[in-house]
Amino acid sequence: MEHAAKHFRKRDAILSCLRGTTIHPSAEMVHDLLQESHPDISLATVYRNLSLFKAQGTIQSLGMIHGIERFDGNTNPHVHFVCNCCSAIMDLHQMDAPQRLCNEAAQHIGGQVDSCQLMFFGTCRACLAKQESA
Amino acid sequence: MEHAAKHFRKRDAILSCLRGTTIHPSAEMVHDLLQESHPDISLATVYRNLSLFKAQGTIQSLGMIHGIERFDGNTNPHVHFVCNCCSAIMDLHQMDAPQRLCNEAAQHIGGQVDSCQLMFFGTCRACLAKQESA
DNA sequence: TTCGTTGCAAACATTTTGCAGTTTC
DNA sequence: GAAACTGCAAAATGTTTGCAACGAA
Repeated sequence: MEHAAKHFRKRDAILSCLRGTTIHPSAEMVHDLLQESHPDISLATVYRNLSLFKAQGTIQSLGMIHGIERFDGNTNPHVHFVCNCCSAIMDLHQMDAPQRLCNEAAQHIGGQVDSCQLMFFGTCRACLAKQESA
Repeated sequence: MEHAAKHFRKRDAILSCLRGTTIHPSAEMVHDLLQESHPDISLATVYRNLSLFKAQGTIQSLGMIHGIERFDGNTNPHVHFVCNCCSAIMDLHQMDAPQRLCNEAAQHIGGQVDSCQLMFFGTCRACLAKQESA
């Protein structure tokens, strides 16, 4: 078995990648991030495994941001900030996730509320700096 | 000029359509909704005008929901509910839009926050009923 | 040998764009 | 007549899928 450990499945690599980053990557970003350790991984494999993890609830999708689906290996509810300029996504752990409002929403809708998402949009510090120096 | 009013531009029709509905339509839904009054309108025109309105701030985009961009003719900040089953989007006017938290978010991020979006996800009443009867 | 996983390429769905014709003023 | 708008078809983009090959047990 000693060389079984050497043959990491690509699936595991994809999950580790997601858990080890806070950039909230897209499928293509995961593919790029894995190029060094798994240069032969295919984009289809990344897509397939991301769908799988999402269906399992192992990871969460942040939805399509600027036309591209982004993922988060951290499934704890938390708030996000999206830079409209560079499409960076950052965590706002300091802010309260309004999960507790789900019941209130369910009453208004008369349906079942499973989750909620609070997202701020704007321009990140790096992009602001770039704009000023331009 | 009395017959100027008769020659609505398709652009105007698209905007009226958005303002006169609460279904938060996609480009294709707008196209469908306009079929009766403007059977010759092309999907490209709908896309082009929706982009324009969005850039002008005349309408707002709710982002891509289940892979399709949805729009709202109501630019007042308000909360939305998305049915994961039928992709319906409903307003939750009764709930407080957390617009006032933008400043707090900006402090944490160190950038500029322009807008925020609070969205609940779940199953709407109609889909729940369908599921029960199935 | 069997079943799940993968790479490749083709298929798909949504959106954008080039261009030529039309409308508006 | 100039400028803006539109329809059509093609292109571009991101994602999914069919299939044959591969790998682990």
